[in-house]
Amino acid sequence: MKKLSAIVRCNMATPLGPMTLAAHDVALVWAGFDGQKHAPDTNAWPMSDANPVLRLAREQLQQYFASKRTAFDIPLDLGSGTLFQQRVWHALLGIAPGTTCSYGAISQHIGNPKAVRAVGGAIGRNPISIIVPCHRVVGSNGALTGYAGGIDRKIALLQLESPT
Amino acid sequence: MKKLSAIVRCNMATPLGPMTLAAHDVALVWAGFDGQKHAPDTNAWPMSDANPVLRLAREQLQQYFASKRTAFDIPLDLGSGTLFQQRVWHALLGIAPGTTCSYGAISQHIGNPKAVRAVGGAIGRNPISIIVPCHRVVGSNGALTGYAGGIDRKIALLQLESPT
DNA sequence: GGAAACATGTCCGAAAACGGCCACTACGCA
DNA sequence: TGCGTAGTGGCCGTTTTCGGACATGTTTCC
Repeated sequence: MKKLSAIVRCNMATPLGPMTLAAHDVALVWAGFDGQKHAPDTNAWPMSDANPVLRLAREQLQQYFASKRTAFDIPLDLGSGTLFQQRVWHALLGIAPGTTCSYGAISQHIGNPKAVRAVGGAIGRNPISIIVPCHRVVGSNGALTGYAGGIDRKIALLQLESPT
Repeated sequence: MKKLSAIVRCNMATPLGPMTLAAHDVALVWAGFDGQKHAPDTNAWPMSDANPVLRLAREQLQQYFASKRTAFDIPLDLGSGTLFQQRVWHALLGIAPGTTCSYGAISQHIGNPKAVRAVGGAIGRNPISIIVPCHRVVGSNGALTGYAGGIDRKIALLQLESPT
């Protein structure tokens, strides 16, 4: 019987405010801005600076914010969501940096063309901000409809990625 | 063969209405508001001002209503109930003043977790009001579900005990 | 004796409400 | 016409809410 590995967390300062990352021994399970919507009780996880996944994630995120990196290479654990949510989150990983995509396009991509609002709900509960690029999804008319960490951060992230 | 000692009673005025106390020569057997539910025929007991247990109980109750006392030190006779009821009543004595407790918690405490309604029935037949603090038991959602002497008295008692 | 009633709490299913939407329509205005 | 804007209704998964059924020890009422 395999023993369940414990989840640990660490904090991280970013130009957009403090974030919290969390991981178990093989993959990242949470990355979010402190105080954002739909966040789990991060305080329930003990702090640790020894976790290799956390170190990797923090390093790559720092490079990202310094515009020295656009793609990430970190093991992710998206198993916490429902089947539908997991399909949506995986679809997000396919959106290239510097580009955007509409909610409707996602719903078609996962083979559920009419589930547009449901896609919105799933994206809002994305557990791994930035790395799973939920900020790259906008309304079909181009409107930035919402972001769990606040629209301001969504704008900033898109601008950071914009090729100009 | 030991002769059974007779039970005597006395009356007592309180801010919440008149009460009747009853005792034999070594312990209190009844304390209740006049006219409350499940009360025995108190008139069957002769009045007496000479019983030392009654004097003690009346004194401590007066101090309680004057907020000069929270715990009682009076010999109690809870032998009139069934075994189940006695277990419940004894459990009530463990609830600290100023705190509350759910019916479910009591049922677990006495090792009969599913007998929740039965606990309710037993508490309703508590023979020694206030001193056996049946008023400190509330629903698991915090609702004040009932009180043999009327909900109003339950509220008043809890407020009297509230630490603020 | 048997059935019903209680100072409850837990569980499960059904139903309703709620979104980080989108397409369609109906206008008002040049 | 041609274009922008606001209102509307339907779509779908998830979450919340609500209502019943059940378990349990005693007493009470037929």
